[in-house]
Amino acid sequence: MPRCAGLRTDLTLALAHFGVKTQTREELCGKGRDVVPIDECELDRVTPYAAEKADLALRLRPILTEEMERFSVAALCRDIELPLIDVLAEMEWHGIRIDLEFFAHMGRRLARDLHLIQQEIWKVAGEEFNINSTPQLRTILFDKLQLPVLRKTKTGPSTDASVLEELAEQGYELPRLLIEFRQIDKLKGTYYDALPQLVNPRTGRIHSSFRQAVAATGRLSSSDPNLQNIPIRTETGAEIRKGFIPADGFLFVTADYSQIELRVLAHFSGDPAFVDAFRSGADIHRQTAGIIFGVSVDEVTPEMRAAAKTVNFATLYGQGAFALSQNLGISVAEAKEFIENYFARFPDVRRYLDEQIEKARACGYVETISGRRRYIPEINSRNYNIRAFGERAATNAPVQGSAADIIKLAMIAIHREIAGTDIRMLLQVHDELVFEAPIDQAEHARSLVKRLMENAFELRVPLEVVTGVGSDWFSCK
DNA sequence: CTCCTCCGCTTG
DNA sequence: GTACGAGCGGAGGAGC
Repeated sequence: MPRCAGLRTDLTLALAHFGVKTQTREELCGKGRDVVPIDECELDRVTPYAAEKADLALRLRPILTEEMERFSVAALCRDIELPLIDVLAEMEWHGIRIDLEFFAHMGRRLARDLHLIQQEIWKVAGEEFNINSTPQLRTILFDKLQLPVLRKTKTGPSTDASVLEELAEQGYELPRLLIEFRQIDKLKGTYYDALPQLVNPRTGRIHSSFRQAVAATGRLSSSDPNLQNIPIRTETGAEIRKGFIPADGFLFVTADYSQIELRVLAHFSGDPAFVDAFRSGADIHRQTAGIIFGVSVDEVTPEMRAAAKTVNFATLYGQGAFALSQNLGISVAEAKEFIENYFARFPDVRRYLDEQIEKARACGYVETISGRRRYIPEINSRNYNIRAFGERAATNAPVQGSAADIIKLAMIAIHREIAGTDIRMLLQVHDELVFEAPIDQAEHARSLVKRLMENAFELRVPLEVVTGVGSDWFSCK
């Protein structure tokens, strides 16, 4: 299926269309293990700005529109995708600053930790080997040490974190060390080592590429580097956010949509229990727990809330009883009962999801709130697995895609409002925006962004945005 | 040396 | 067989 490529990719293609030769970063600097600093001329050539920007964008529009109309409606192009070109171009142009000293310091610290864990792993294994090599690790774990094989991949026994976790619970020593090694190695290799080398020498900042239509649902994607998957879930991982810092004299301002996908689901389904829960303004997972367990909100235990949260997300993704049972650590039969009970309490949600599957079968596609289409040819496959995938895509895409539409509209509105000020939009992370603003304007920026995001689209339920201000990304809470 | 696939891991 | 959407790095093999 044809795709509208990302901003830089689009520009490169379009410039080629006009006979202008562009060079990618790889072409400019050479490919390979050595990382490639972003050369200033690359930025000059690939990002439209200054005098050339208006002219170039004008000439690009017909080409982009033609591509975009293949999978969406004209109004969507006009109201969202075309205006967003300029927003993304500016985000790419601004980039984001990192604290090189912090990165270097952490890199050294992790290298030391890694060395110690490696020694320990080798000692327990009884020999030296490449821990990063899955084949070598399989030999050690399952041949030499005879640990039980819990799950297989296409090419052999699985050694992923869930398997190692389970082996660790059975009392084996090595899996715990491997989990720790992998976590630290990932942090060092993918983040602490890689990011500093992508700092542009002229701007001193990292300029990611944001693409509009790589994702089938209409979400943005970020690459070179991907700044949408910076660690946050673990304590040691989240620390890296201390290394993302605003320009001198500026503060970061962050703004997150709270449970936007569940709100979209509530809107589409119109399920009264769901809609009322959001309108009451209380904790949605807690409310859900009260409804599915049949207790009052005060009686909801933390365990009940956690289970409800898992089931809420399971619903968004079309998760089945098997996976839910794995997730909650219960039997498949119990998980099945859980799901049935959930839909018995939220019948309109079930009805809405079924309608999407029916629509995909009948029309070949489903739509977001703004009319963006996702075509789902898999829906009529005779192969059960392919068809089931199509059904999950049909139920998930309108929800995920509508959330993407809403934040894109917010970005356009905010971009318009902050034009000519010193407030800069730097990142989008699906339901979050990151800005930097002069210290004395940070509070103003925070309230402005919150207002525009919450009013970007009117749903049956309110949109809620949680904001933060800080002198680094970690502290924006 | 380059490109590709697989595995595993990070995020919303 | 078994949860949606992404991107990246290392290992190892295919092919030039």
